[in-house]
Amino acid sequence: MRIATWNINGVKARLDTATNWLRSAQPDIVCMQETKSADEAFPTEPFEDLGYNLSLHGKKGFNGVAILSKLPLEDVSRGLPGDDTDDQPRFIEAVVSFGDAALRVASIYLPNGNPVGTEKFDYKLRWIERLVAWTRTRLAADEAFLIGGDFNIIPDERDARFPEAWTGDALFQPESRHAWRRLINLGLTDAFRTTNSADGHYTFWDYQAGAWQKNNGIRIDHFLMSPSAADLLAATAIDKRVRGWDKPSDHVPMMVELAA
DNA sequence: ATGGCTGCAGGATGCAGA
Repeated sequence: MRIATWNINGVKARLDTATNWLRSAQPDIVCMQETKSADEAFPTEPFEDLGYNLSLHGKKGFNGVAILSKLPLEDVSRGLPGDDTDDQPRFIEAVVSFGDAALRVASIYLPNGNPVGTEKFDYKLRWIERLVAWTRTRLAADEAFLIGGDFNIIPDERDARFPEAWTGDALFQPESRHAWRRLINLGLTDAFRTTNSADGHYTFWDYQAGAWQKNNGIRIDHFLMSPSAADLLAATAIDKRVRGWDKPSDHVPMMVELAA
């Protein structure tokens, strides 16, 4: 079972790129972020034509998450619990059955948080606290799950080409990195780091200032896996080809391969 | 550079992103 996470930066602007990539990589499940589309305006047909079921949680203009799956999506739930006043669509979860097991899949778009010292950074930290609470609940239920998404967190120096350039940024703040470690210390596994401990592996390159050409990238798109999901992990991959295609997103897909 | 692109809403530019 191949599961991908990809911030596509606008589903309508990315239709050709996205369908080309799906045909090429053949993931079974895709956690998608920054769809920037109301659910009723989401172009579902091109994805359904490729064999995917879709569960959507979006809004006109900003944010928006989705799960695409060749297997049926059950128990779909939208929104991260813990704040009824939060109307930003950044979280959707569903359960898929495979073999004789069930796997819960969450697609998240964690708040960016810039600039530091503003309400936006506070919102990021509060959102992470809600994700910690959700994770505790799911771990207590002792089920296999994974969280795929744009975490907007650079975990450590290996994950940026120029770490010093990010010291004042919400993505690399001590509070952001500490929150990441809290998730890890609850018992979650950073899928990529179980298979590769080297620096120089990135999932995002800014559109500006020739970041892609200079390989000025950061690793901010991740899969965190519960213990029983991590037991199934066979391989990971970052498909950086896609950043060099026409009309690319500024993020590329990250994938995990699970032994079914 | 002083955020140098890009997508979106809307129908001009301003906002958001990271």
